[in-house]
Amino acid sequence: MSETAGGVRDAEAVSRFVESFAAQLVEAGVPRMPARVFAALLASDAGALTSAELGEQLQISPAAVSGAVRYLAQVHLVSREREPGSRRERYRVHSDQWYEALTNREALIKRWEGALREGVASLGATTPAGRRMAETLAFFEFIEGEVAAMMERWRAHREQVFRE
Amino acid sequence: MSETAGGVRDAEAVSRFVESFAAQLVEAGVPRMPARVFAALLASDAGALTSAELGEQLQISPAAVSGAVRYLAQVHLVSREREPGSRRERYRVHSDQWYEALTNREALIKRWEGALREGVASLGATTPAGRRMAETLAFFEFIEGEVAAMMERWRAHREQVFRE
DNA sequence: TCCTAACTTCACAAATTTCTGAAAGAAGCG
DNA sequence: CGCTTCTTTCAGAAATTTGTGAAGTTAGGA
Repeated sequence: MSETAGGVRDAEAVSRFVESFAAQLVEAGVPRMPARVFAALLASDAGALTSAELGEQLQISPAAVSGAVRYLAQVHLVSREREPGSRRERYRVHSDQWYEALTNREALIKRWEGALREGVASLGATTPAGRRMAETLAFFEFIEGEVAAMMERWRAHREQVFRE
Repeated sequence: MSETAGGVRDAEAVSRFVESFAAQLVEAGVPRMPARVFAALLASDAGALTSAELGEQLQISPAAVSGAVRYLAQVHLVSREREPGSRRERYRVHSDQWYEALTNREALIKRWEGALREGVASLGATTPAGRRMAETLAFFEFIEGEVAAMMERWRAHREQVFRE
């Protein structure tokens, strides 16, 4: 009955992984549909699926696929490619997009920093609250620099382990 | 009219900061009330407020304060202390709780890793999808170690800058 | 140029989440 | 030991979010 060996993908095993990984992402704050779509792409052999394939596998409408993909593209977790000679589109995960996405959280942090800077300015850098905000700001600034360096180290580490 | 100097806190300036910082947190996925409560604590001189103070400043019910604080305590962004000789509770931000909170995301990542490991096992480590998941897993394992080291460096850096 | 396949947008129904008032539950203090 | 003050829990109203079907848009192929 089970058919995991021999190159035949076990659809049920795939689905189990997709739903369980998606559930974890949901718990981390990712909306349900984007999470499921992302997990499905991650578990696909080609690392890419068409809209129709996603709709069928996840039992969701084309509209839902569209919305999910828009979300994922915005946070840089998938890219879209046009299949040449067809108006079919395929959505792809690059294995290096995870870290790009992480890095892209920088934009968010930058806005936090902006709000904190204004707070420090308007409450006064010498007040207790101002000092607390200044320290928080310093923390984010520090993190920002460290993350870039960390990604550099990851690339090196990966090179070594995966020999790509 | 404006009274920012001279030690008198400008309630309006505080409120402006609180709402604008909270808005950024909301955009990052934090529920509204926890975001506002956290921002209010951050902007308070003592770094701590009672339930009543929070309710008044933010114009929300005791129930809302309670819910928000439960959320924040769960993700380790605030701690609660009993005011001795009173049944009043105070909620506090430690400036070092930010990074503790960040570090606590590890628990989340651990669960991601679990799901990925199962995925690799059930799809087979030699399939293309399995290999992609294995690499993703490796990335998270790498990050996990790095973050710990990064926090160590932050503590050192902070020591140097803030001389505490 | 028109037809058609594919994706996107839109309006709405359904489900979920959020916040409130009210009641219940702790815990100091007399 | 009961009163009083503060916090939490609960049920429900209101608002928001989510996903769908259907119409609209775009672009390849004849």
